[in-house]
Amino acid sequence: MLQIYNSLTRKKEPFEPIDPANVRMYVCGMTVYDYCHIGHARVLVVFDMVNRYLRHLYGENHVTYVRNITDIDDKIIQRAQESHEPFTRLTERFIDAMHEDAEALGVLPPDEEPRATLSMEQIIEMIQTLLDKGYAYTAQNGDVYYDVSRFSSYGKLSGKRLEELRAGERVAVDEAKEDPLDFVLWKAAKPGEPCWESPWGKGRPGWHIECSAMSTHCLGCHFDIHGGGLDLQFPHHENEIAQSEAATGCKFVNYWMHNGFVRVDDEKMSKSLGNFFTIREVLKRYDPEVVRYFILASHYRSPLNYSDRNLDGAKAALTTLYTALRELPAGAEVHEAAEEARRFHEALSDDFNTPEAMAVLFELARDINRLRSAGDVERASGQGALLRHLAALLGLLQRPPQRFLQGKSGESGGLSDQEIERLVAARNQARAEKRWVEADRIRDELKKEGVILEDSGGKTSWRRE
RNA sequence: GGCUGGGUGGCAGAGUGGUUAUGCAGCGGCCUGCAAAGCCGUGUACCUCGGUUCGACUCCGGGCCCAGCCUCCA
Repeated sequence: MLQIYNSLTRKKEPFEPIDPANVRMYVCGMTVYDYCHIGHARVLVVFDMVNRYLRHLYGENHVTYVRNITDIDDKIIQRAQESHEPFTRLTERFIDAMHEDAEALGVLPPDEEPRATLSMEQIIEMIQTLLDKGYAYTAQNGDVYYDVSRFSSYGKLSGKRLEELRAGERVAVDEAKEDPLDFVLWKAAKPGEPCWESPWGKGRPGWHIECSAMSTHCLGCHFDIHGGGLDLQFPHHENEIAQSEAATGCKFVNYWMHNGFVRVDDEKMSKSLGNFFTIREVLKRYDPEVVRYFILASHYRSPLNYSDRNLDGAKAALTTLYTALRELPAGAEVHEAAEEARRFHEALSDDFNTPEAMAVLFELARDINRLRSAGDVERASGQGALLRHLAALLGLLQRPPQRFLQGKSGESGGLSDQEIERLVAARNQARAEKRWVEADRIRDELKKEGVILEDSGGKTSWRRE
């Protein structure tokens, strides 16, 4: 039985889908005004893993995964003005970049990827409903605000009480608001800003309303899982609950999931702090699968500390796994009932405990190596098939081992595969003639070029460092 | 100030009321022409002070420290 830590109740709960034939999950995606950083990579990868596991449990066609794109907001407008281009050109560029990054990280596309600018009808409709029901008001300046005092359970998700929030208020209060905690649903357009027609004049949606409108439109007023980064818990998700439940009159989400932050030097990585690494920057130095491994090697709710040292560790670990899979005959049958499979699923079922699941993968790798040494290639292959089968749920170990171990040909301007093969052949000739000095000279030469040789079982294999 | 979450071996990172996480690095051994890879073995690890208990790193309470949210942020 899958257990999920629910941010709303602050405890692990058994996961019971509303409709097992259609498990529904919505995740807050990117605001596309810049390249994605490693924090975004974490959301993409973590919920991709959740998506994969739900599909494993409920069936490929019985899960609907929606991840939105926020393609209109203040920062987008500001950036577009700075670069003197239409905001849509800016957002298209970064949406393409995001899709490239996601694909590189092995993130499966969501079933639906709604965009704010393409959901105006639903957004305006929801705001109108909130006005009609008395949960919102129009201000003098043409903005429409949500009246927080009308929603009695406001603060439930983030564990805050209205009085505390008011006491802690430390932001210049927009004078148009009746209460500092009220938040904007519709922003009246200033001259020159992108805008849409609405019953309240030209303007654009506030940040929170789009997710309420898009999620309920795609998944219905009540769905199973809503996810996102921990920083969205308040106020974004709190406001989503207030908007959605007030508008639809039904419970919004059963399970709230929040992934922890990525840190650099023990400080949160964020755009506002400027201490972020973009995915594409990191991918210039590390294989995407190494980045994915690094992300899943920590539990999704824990902090994840970004450093070269940790990425190097991830690379070494992944190398160990792929090395175990090297040269195993393919096509062996997977024994789903194996003890390792049971423990692997037990780990993932416990609030997606990927580190513990990964420990099982290493035990399989060791078993493969033992069996191979013992000459039992058949059983080794079986364990290899199981290893790949289980790792697939994490989106790992799906490439031919050689492709991971040997890297891309000509990468970073080193020796080509052909040149390496030629040197290996020359060395093996020398070895056959017991010219050890020459053989070792070639091996050292390759080592300098970042190529490691391994002689075993009468064969020499090589890999790039 | 209010509210969350956390402090595990050299590093990373799970977990458990009493018995090996796992990975990386280190050390010893096997294998190897020598290496590498692999295998076997190996490390006074659980912030602090009390309490509960036959027994706590694991439960409870105080303290210290760290991070996050309370403002845009995945």
